[in-house]
Amino acid sequence: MTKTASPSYQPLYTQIKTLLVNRLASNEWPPGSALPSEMALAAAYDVSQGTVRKALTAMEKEHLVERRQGRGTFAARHSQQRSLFQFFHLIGQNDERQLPDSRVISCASVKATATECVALDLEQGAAVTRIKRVRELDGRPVISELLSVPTALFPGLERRPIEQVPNTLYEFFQAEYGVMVVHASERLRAVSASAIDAELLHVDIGTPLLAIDRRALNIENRPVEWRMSHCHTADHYYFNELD
Amino acid sequence: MTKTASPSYQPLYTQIKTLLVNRLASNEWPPGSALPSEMALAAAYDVSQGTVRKALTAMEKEHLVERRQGRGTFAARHSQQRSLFQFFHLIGQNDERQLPDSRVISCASVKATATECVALDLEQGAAVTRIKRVRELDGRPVISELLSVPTALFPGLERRPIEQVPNTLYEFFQAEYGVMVVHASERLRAVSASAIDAELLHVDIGTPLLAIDRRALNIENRPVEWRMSHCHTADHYYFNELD
DNA sequence: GAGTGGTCTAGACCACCCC
DNA sequence: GGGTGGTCTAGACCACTCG
Repeated sequence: MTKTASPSYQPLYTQIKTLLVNRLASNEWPPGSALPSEMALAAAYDVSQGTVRKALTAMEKEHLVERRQGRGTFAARHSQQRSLFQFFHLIGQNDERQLPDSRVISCASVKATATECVALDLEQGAAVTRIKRVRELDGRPVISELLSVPTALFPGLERRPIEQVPNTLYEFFQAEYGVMVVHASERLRAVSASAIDAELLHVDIGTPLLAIDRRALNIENRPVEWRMSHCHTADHYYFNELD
Repeated sequence: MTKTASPSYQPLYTQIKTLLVNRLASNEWPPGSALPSEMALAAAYDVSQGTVRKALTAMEKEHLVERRQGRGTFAARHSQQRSLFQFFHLIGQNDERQLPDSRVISCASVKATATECVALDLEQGAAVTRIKRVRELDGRPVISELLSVPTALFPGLERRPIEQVPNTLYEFFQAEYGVMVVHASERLRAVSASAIDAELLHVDIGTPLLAIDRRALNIENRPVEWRMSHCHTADHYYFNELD
């Protein structure tokens, strides 16, 4: 590891971080497995332990690795906890976080619409697998959800019986297809319930619903999922911290 | 600065951070003024520069101070930029961030409702100053907003001509009243436009609107503002990053 | 050139986990 | 007891700002 000259200067620890992220992206350390210790990495890259530490600390903040004192550093893995805290922002009136149950209505591979091609960065005419489901909290339907993923990334998903498509999808994507969602951005709007929404959510047509348009990205910042959720916010709200 | 024994152990840098936050909260360093250099603080607390640095870095992430290489460390200040990026999440279809203009409709001190007392942590019967305004983007009304602050914290605010109540309120609160908003949490729902919303936003009664319920806190984590914004999301959306 | 924060290093010790 | 990450220190050098 040599230091770069001053033009386009990048600190050593960001260079180390880039190298480690690339190795993670190449699946050298599968989710849940241990990375080499700080000392070993420092020796391998011929930098000090502190420099490796700074790279790993930055990666931990991005949920790429998990570090535990006395145990080691591990490639991040999806879990219910993570789904709940990082990716699920709908909270009940009692201020308690709770993962919804899911009932899948359909799952099929179809030709992507223009909108899906843009959202998922696909060639025109590519195939997407589309899942429609309803999610329930406290036994009541609260979210009507339509999501699309590139069929090429999830081969055979469309042939699974819908009872076998599980609730926490990102865990499933990682475990079954090696696709790791690490980041997402959402756009929220208020819309009127359509006839379909109304039936699924047991509300009147025209009821205001919170529409969440989410694009999920993998470690290489490539879109791997696009979903639209319509949420009934009579008894729940979307929570966001500004800091 | 002595190290604490093992029960209820707190790292040195968090202890230093707490001390510095307390000094900031006491207004020892007014917004925009320079803190002592890292070396000076390290000498004063009898710790190493690295420990002070870790405390200051943590404070920077919380927007309590700003650090600039070659200049120094400065107590954080509100600005349009900060309002735009930290506190304003409504984005236009063109994906451009833009601060709305404001038109204040009313500003008066009244007895707090029960809801306001809870939101602002006030005694029953306390006074709040209530501001009603409409915010415009691209010349079109998009947000109908009702906000409340404890009158005790903002004396005389209710007697200002409404033309003198500026657009970016958090800058104003800091500059004129020494009240610094550092953090906020929001709850979002979809609601129907009331007759009042409909008139202010030039939409039909019943149009779905995005309702944002925000509590803003100061450095001591005490609530200093509560606001409810009703947003017309036909041409704009609320943006959120999940990471 | 003097002073500031930012990076990098090397070494010590602490807290934690597991054998 | 041995290994891991977490904290703390001390000193060197780099990048930036300003007089």
